[in-house]
Amino acid sequence: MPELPEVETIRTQLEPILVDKKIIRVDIIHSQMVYGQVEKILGQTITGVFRRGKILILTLRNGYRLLVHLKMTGQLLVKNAANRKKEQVFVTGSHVRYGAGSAKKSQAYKGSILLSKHTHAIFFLSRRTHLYYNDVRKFGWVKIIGPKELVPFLEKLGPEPLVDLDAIFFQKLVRQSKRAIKFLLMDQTKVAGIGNIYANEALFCAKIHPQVSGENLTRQEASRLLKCVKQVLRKGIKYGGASQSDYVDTKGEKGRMQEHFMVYDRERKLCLRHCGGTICRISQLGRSSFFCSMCQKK
DNA sequence: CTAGGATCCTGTCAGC
DNA sequence: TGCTGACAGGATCCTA
Repeated sequence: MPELPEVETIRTQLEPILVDKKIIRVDIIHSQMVYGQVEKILGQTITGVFRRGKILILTLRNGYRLLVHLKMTGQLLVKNAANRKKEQVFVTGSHVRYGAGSAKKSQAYKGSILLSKHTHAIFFLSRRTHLYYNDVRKFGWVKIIGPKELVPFLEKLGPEPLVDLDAIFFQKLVRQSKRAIKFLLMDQTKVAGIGNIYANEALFCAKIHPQVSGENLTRQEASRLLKCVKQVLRKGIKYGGASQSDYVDTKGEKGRMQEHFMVYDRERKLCLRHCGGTICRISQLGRSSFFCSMCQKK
């Protein structure tokens, strides 16, 4: 599930590929996941690739933005067809095609392995660069946002943990809430970009039980937790993200962070701190929490 | 402010 | 082998 490190990995890869490329054509296969007026982005040059929390933002010359949220199983894949003259993308079944001539009749699929039944949109860019948006569970979305249009979710996002989150602010944030600390970490309006995997890893790192109420943390524990949050996020980025479920980078390659999990998905295994404890799994509001029975006491 | 439930969706897996 | 049902999970919306 793409969280901050996964989306950042994708952003880093996309930036040099997409910037200065022009959007020539867009095929929408499943329109339920694409919001906004596709015509507005046609012929536009991509000026930047940014990330805010778990959201990827492409800025365009005309001030429009393309927002992508991958949620659980979303993927963004890039194919450069420059060296493969014969390669063409054909979509089977109904789809809407914007730009580069009129829509042709239903065509046989012949193209790249990246195109699957879970491909919902394809962006055809200049220099034969193709950007695929795939999502098995269809939880994700692509939104085309006007220059002055507000995006509620984006406006409400909390600070970026690796950029503008300091110890004092985090202590206050945590200690004024009665909610379980695990959910404070995952609340995007409090801190942006942390999901289930990194929340579990950060709490293990800080030796804090996921069910502890925020107000019961000492200042020392809170600042230790912040350090751990930064540490596990940086570790995630270093290993190219965690391919726990469907996550792959823009080349279709898996990340390696899952090989370095300390608690996530380690139920009934021994604690890697060799404290003698075993990793437990509980359900918190329908989310799996993993923690060590010995070093994360309530 | 907070908790809890339903919702969206489909691959996977357990059970029969 | 094949069917059925439970389950996972980010964010939103609704109720209490």
